[in-house]
Amino acid sequence: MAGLREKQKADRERRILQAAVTKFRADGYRAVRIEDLADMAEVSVGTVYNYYQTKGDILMATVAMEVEEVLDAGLTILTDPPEAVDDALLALIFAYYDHSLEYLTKEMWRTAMALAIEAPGTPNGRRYFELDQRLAAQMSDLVQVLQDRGTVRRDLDPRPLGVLLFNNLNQMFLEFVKDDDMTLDVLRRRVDAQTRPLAQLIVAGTAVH
Amino acid sequence: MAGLREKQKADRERRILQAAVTKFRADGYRAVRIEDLADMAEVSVGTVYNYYQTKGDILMATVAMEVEEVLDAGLTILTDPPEAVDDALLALIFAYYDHSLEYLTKEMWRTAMALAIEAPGTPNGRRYFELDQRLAAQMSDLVQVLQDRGTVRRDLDPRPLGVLLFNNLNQMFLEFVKDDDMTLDVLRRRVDAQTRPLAQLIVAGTAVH
DNA sequence: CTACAAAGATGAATGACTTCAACTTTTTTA
DNA sequence: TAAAAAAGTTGAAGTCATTCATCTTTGTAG
Repeated sequence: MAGLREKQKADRERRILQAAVTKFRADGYRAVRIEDLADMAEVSVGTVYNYYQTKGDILMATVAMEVEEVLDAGLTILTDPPEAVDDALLALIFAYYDHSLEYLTKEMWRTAMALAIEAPGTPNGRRYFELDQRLAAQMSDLVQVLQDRGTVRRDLDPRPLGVLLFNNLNQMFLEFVKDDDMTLDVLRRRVDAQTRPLAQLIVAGTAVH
Repeated sequence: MAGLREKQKADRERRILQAAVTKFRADGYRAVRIEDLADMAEVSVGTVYNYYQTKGDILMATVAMEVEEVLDAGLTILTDPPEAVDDALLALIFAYYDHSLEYLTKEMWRTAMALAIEAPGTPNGRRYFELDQRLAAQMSDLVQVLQDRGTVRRDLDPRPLGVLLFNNLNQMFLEFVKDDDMTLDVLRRRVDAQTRPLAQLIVAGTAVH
């Protein structure tokens, strides 16, 4: 199985992705030509296309790496979330935000989002959508955990509530990546201001009026 | 002022836009080449670029036309909205949806949205964002009208509420254009189901629990 | 070890958007 | 009205993503 050919293939793919992460970050997605990646990865242009179907495909592979990191970070929060409901929700949201710029720049995020909207039926569009869904599901899981603890009202369905929270944090993230001047700190503060009031509405044993 | 040159310029621009609306609808934005538009408008490729900076620019001009129609339709609702709060909100939302496919196809909407996200700092991105804001403002205006009438609770700020409603209808519209198989009717039903419960929460003189 | 088959790498060719230096048409000036 | 200036048009050339026929490398059978 692990013959020479297999090893070489794995190595080439790794080199191409490595080149992409480096060059996209350094020069911007748009400015980087496939030939630049090929040069850095020491393969030909044609070979890049043997491993990735399109330029957007290479970007999406990077997005997938990033989102895996984000999901991992989220899992850590899920295992032992803060006591207070608002703190717990914000802990997860901030974990997402804090791990969102590991491999990707704002420009890369914008391009990936644009790609997913423009061609939702392609493998890439579907892949992005699927990553979104996993994040929304993790948010729902957190709500479930809090409900099991008894800190979130029993009469709420964790799934749509998680989706609502995710839609909001995602929309706010979109505003963030659309504005090159907005800092992570401003993003955090805004979402904080939005989320705490909502959290008050869903805590158990409190009258809502 | 209205010399020969001016007339010719206006006429060329009109012909190019007309060609774009026709061809984009018939063959799809992606499939249409600038040369096709140039041929139909009886100008050269270079001339197309004297009137529009990029291919996306031509699309955005079409989007602007469409949104003007949508805003007009909305204004009609604003002058005499239905009595019930939920009916009034839905009347405006449906007016938007019903006028959204006059000039644009789903593919064209997707492309325009992708463009606006990918390049938010360009004239086109800003233009799209601005159109969005005008729609959100109109939704806020409707809430204001209803509040003035006394059917919406006094203690709510119409502006963020309008933005929330717009964000939701916009998000739902995004889902609609992402799915080529979804009909306008399904979109309407979904938004109806989302909006009526929310409307109940904001009507005046009703206890919320 | 040799020859054949399979897998994969290669880069020149293709196609589409965009640019720009040269050419036309319109307007202004005398 | 004729020349000069200004404005605008033109399409060939440039750039870059993507494809594909050909060549090279690796694996396998005798």
